[in-house]
Amino acid sequence: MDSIDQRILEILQTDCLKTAKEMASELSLTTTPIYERIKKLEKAGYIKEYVALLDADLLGKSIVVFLNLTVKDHHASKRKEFIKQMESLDSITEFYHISGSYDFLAKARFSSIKEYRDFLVNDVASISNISDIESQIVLEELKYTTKIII
Amino acid sequence: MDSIDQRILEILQTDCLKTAKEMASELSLTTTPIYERIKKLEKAGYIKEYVALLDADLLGKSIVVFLNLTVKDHHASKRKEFIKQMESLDSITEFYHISGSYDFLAKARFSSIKEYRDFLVNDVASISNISDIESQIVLEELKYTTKIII
DNA sequence: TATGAAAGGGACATCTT
DNA sequence: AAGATGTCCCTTTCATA
Repeated sequence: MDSIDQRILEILQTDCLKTAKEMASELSLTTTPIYERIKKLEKAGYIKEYVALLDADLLGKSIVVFLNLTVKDHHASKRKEFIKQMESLDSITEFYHISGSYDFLAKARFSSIKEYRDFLVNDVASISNISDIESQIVLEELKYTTKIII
Repeated sequence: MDSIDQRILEILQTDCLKTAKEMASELSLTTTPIYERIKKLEKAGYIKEYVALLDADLLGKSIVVFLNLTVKDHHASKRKEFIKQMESLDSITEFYHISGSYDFLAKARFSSIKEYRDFLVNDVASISNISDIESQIVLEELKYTTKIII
């Protein structure tokens, strides 16, 4: 993992369809070392996946909600069951165990307030171990990047 | 935007390096319609970017923190200034205007607790319009996907 | 670990139904 | 809107320094 590897990762995080040829020219190398370094980085696990990021608004999935949750029963088995149930919900895109006033933080995405309400009433309400929920509805997304600064 | 387009977007969100040939075989089509549909989806803005997702732990960027913020002065100019300052911080990967007890929610990434402390002491403290901060440190990432279910 | 050349396959354009 | 065909360029590999 030298500075060339870092610059390759930087580029791939911005545009993973950039050709090895273009990268080679940017980094003053030929295609072979670029190609081999990328393969090495993939095998070492640095690159997890190559994905397309979509426009949620155009797809009618504009409602984003963060849910702060506390659980009643912290015992291992109940806890695992709770995590499994939360992870299985398709609306939830991110789920974290956190420090602070709440135990868990979830990010969820919906196409309408009705869908969000149904999620609360049907999906979440059926999970028994929740003691408290505080929702933060996203009014505006001001910054979003998947890029990790190395 | 028919069901074939949806399945193409589904595939691209999982693996955007999949060849048109492979997708054609999965969707019982030939490469031409796949290729043309993808180009159409790109031009229409459904696909924003193609990116590589990296392993933060392997890169030594394991500390993730959510910051809940309230601002003192909500007037337009002060507010814009605040947003601009927050967006400019490289540690902050996501930033939202939210409803609820706090005004804003930021997701930030650090390589160490020291780096996080320096961020609070240097970067955040220099932003004058903040009245309250509550940090939620991520103890475990249980689910993370960029995928939007269509 | 890099360069350069060579083979194989996919992207992309065009034509056809 | 989808199928078929052909060209070009990139990916991938190999020999070599």
